[in-house]
Amino acid sequence: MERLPKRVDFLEVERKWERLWEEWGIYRFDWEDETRPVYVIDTPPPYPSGDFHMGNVLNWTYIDIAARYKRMRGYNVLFPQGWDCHGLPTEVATEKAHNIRRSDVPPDEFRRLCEEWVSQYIDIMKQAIIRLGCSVDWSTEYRTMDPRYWRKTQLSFILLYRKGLIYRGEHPINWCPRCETAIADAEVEHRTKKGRLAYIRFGLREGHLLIATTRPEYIPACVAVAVHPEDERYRDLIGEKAVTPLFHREVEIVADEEVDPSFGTGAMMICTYGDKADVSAVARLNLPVIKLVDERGRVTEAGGRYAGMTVEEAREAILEDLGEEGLLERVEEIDQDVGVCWRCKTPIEILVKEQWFMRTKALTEEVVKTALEIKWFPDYMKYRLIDWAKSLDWDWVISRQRVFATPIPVWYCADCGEIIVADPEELPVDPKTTPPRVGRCPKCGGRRFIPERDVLDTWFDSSLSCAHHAGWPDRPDWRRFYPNDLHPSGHDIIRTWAYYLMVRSLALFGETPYKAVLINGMVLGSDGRKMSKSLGNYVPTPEVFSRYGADAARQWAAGGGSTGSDIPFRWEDVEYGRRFMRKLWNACRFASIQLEDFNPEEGGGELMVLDRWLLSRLERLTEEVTEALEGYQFSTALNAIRNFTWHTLCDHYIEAVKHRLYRGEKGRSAAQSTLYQAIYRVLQLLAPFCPHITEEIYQRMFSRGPRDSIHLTRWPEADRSRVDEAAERMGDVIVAVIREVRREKNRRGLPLNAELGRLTIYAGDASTKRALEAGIEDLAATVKASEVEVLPVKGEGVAVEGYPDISFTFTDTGGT
RNA sequence: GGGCCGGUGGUCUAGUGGUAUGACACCGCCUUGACGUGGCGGCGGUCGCAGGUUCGAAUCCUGCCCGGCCCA
Repeated sequence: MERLPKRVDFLEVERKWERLWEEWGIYRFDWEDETRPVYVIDTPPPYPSGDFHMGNVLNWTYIDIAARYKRMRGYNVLFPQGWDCHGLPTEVATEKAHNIRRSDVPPDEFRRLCEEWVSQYIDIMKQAIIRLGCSVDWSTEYRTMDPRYWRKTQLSFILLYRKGLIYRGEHPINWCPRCETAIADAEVEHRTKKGRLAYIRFGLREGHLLIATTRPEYIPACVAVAVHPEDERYRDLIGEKAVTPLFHREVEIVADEEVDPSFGTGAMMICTYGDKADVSAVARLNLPVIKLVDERGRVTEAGGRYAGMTVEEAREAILEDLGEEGLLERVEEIDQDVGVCWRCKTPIEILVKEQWFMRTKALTEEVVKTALEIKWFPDYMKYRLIDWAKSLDWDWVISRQRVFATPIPVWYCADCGEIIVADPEELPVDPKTTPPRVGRCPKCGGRRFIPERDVLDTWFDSSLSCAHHAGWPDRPDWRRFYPNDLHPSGHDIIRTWAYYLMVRSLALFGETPYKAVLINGMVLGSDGRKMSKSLGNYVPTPEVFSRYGADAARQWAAGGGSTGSDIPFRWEDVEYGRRFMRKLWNACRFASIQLEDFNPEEGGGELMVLDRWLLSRLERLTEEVTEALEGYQFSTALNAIRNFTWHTLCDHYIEAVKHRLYRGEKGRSAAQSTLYQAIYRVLQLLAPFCPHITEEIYQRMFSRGPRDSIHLTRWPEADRSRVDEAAERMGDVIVAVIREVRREKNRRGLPLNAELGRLTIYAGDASTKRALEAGIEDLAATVKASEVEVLPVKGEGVAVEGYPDISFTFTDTGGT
């Protein structure tokens, strides 16, 4: 037992332990151990932007608390860490940094520049994770841009292709004209924008039909006019022809249940493709397709004299021409919902393109069933996944027209067009630089091949995380670590990461990728809105670390709100975390001084009532914290520990036994023993939340030898047999009376250590009198009464809070 | 339009049947032999609104209002 110094630099302590933990290697996963149960965490591989924001702090604090808790519970914990490197933002940044377009240099040269750019940020992010005190096993570190990782991405592509779950096809897809790539439903955001609803005359055999549309530029791609079958206004026109204005093409007037008669004029044009409703109408009614918009968002030859214009230019030109011909009746302003690219916010178009798809729609039922079987914290978050899976209209488009991503391992025969998918043995492979090993087309014998230039959606990389963590496909025993035990994630990416992991795993392995999902909310700024740089409510993580340190920041994350809910960032919460640490430090310092001559081997002799009271409360606390952590209720657990430490232990217990400790009287060793157990227990329970400060105190007071760590101690089993209800009842009364007497001193303006003369307590009944007398020495000494009398009757004086039948009077000696 | 979440003292937050948890802010007292960038204590809430179930509701049910997120 070493005496704790009065002054402590928390930040210095934190950095010291981060260094030593890594040096000692205490968080290494033991791949060979078959005795302990494993606990595998599906750590998110963050995109290495170089900015480990407070949302990451929240996410990783949850993960690390879970990891440390499970480790103390005796699990062999795998806490891996990787980096999700591929992606469009890196391409854009690299283009900017070198002032080039990606087409200016060969693809593999451009790829090299991207890798260089990403690498510089990985280390910054890694240092932040270490600085937060995360117990990562860094020997597991991986990068999705490394061939040994994307080899696995390609392998899964091949296996799914062979199972018939990946196919190449021509379907309508979401397309970003600025990024010039296909994007999945999950990557489309919706914005409400001011739009214009144009009322346009379509010709009929006699007269005209008025049609309302927000996209008049699609008139050249109009393939039908639809009305509701029950609509009296148009019933007679069904089956007739209408003539498109400006283009003078005849299209059929069809009946369609999906038309809303109350919108516009109740007659709408079906175009290929103005929106998703058009897609389903064309499929339902078996209509032809006119490709009006190209990859760059410009009008094609099908647009006649509007060809070459952007969509917006064509809209203006067509509206103008309609006006000149007297075919534009009126234009109304309306709010409309526009799908935009999640990355650049450009309005998306729906194009028909040959793309690679994964057959995800067929798996929807399995996804729903599995989502209901696994555990979710909080439970209701499962519906984010289920509702999303059910709402998907299209299969997952997995090909992208980019460079910095995993290549699709496919060639096409130049002669017959046969698709040649790579063999697992030739992976990793970039078809753009390497020909297929088969040499000849298996169908026509041709020797010339055209490489697939498209690459895979980056979610196709990261939705393999669970399998990668388990060691698939290289470790023969990878199933021992699969499914992973915990999938921690923000609720904003349930529909992407959690969903894609699930469909991939069900398709590849026939089972769930993870057994439980732990959801964290978003971090809100001081204005109550989601924290973001663009909103100006952003607090950079390094500032929080350098002002208050990691343990205080972790307390904010763990205690800021219930699991899954959004957590507002408040400096006050972080500050409170540090104040608690100082309180804990001082209490432990006090204990370390009082325990210098204490030998835990010898025990503490006979316990007094307040000792038994505290130890009983300690068991209840252990039970409460354990139960909360089993359910990942971090704020419940942390607040229970903090309240116990501050109030039960410091304000009440330590205050009440100081006299025993100071005077070396009867009961000193009992108080020492109790204090020793309580401090040790509190440190253990707090260790997952505040790993640094608990380690520092543990090392000075309890360490059993070199390379010992509080994080390697065994989590205390709550022992119900040590709960002593009689002692709790007696202790509660004693503590309540002490507290009320001290309050009364305060009210009378007396110092807390003012000497009292005679204290008369009216206990109200005989059993309360006996309870108070059981702790009379602690009581009298703590309130500094020279004489105490306890009467078994009700009486006059100051009432004790919580005990309406107890009251007391005392005389002030006037001295201190 | 749909789904989900939330609406608790000035602010944030805990709490799924028994008159409400804690933090911060505010006010007061205290330099007490662990703690003054601290300690102790206090003020402060008809738990969004209206019905209903119940001996009893912040907590369950119904409707409504407001906010947020996601989707169409």
